[in-house]
Amino acid sequence: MQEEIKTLLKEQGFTPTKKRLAILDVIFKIQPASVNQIINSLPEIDRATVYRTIDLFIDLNIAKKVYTGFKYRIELGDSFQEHHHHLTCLRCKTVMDVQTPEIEFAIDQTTKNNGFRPMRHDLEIIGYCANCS
Amino acid sequence: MQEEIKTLLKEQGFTPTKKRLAILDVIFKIQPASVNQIINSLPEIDRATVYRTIDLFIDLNIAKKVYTGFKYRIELGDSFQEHHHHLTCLRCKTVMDVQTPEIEFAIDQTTKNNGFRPMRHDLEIIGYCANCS
DNA sequence: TTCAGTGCAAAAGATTTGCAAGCCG
DNA sequence: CGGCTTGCAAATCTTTTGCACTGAA
Repeated sequence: MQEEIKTLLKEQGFTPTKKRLAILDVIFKIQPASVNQIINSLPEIDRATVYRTIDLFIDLNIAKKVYTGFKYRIELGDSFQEHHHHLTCLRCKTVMDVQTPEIEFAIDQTTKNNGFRPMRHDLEIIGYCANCS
Repeated sequence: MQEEIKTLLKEQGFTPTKKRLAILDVIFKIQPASVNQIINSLPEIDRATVYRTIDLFIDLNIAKKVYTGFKYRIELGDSFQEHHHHLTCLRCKTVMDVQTPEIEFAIDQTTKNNGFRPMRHDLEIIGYCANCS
């Protein structure tokens, strides 16, 4: 996947620098990752660079913003991992990924009914996980 | 609805002041409203008060935060308007409300399958509306 | 009168920007 | 070499806080 993204960057005229790949790596490992988590994981990289890199990744659909709870986080885009949604536990703060064909289908229906052409969507479900219930 | 919320505030030990009701009014009129829209609509109210009031409304489930596009906005909570989701147009920026029983049902199934007890959820669909497609 | 509510100014936090210096092809 | 990348510091923007003053019951 690193290779894939390196190629993508080059194709689009950007350099796959070490820092960019390091940031990618952190996102991959702790996704969904808050900007601060990324910044703190990479003290040798300036925050401005982190922000600029995140913006670049989002522009190129390498990553996207999602809202778990009340702040946004970054995770890989749909091209680089299965499309999924999140169940966030209010108590233990765990974020569980779920694949949900039924929901995808229902969303499709809804947009069709409204003549809307969906480009992306984000669903966040907040509550209590099995352990904390 | 104003009356209902006045009563709710009193019951919870808060005062339904003019400023709070003015803020409520703005939210009602331009929901989903960004914090800045609210602040700019009410130049006579200090921003700190606006923030504090929004927090209060959210605590009491009078309002909630939603994420249309890349920043959050405020709208009335489910007790004070039909539960719905948003179709946000990338081009004209219009936010259309949609009621979606199929989606609600599918979300219910998904959470059940995972032993998850949902408290709330937020779905945002981004794309192009019928006019802009 | 009394305490919640508010304004004000400052602090804290998050994000962006301009510019000079560094790095990669 | 030449231009994309990055660091640094400052500027902006957003949100929070302490404290004194105001207003409603």
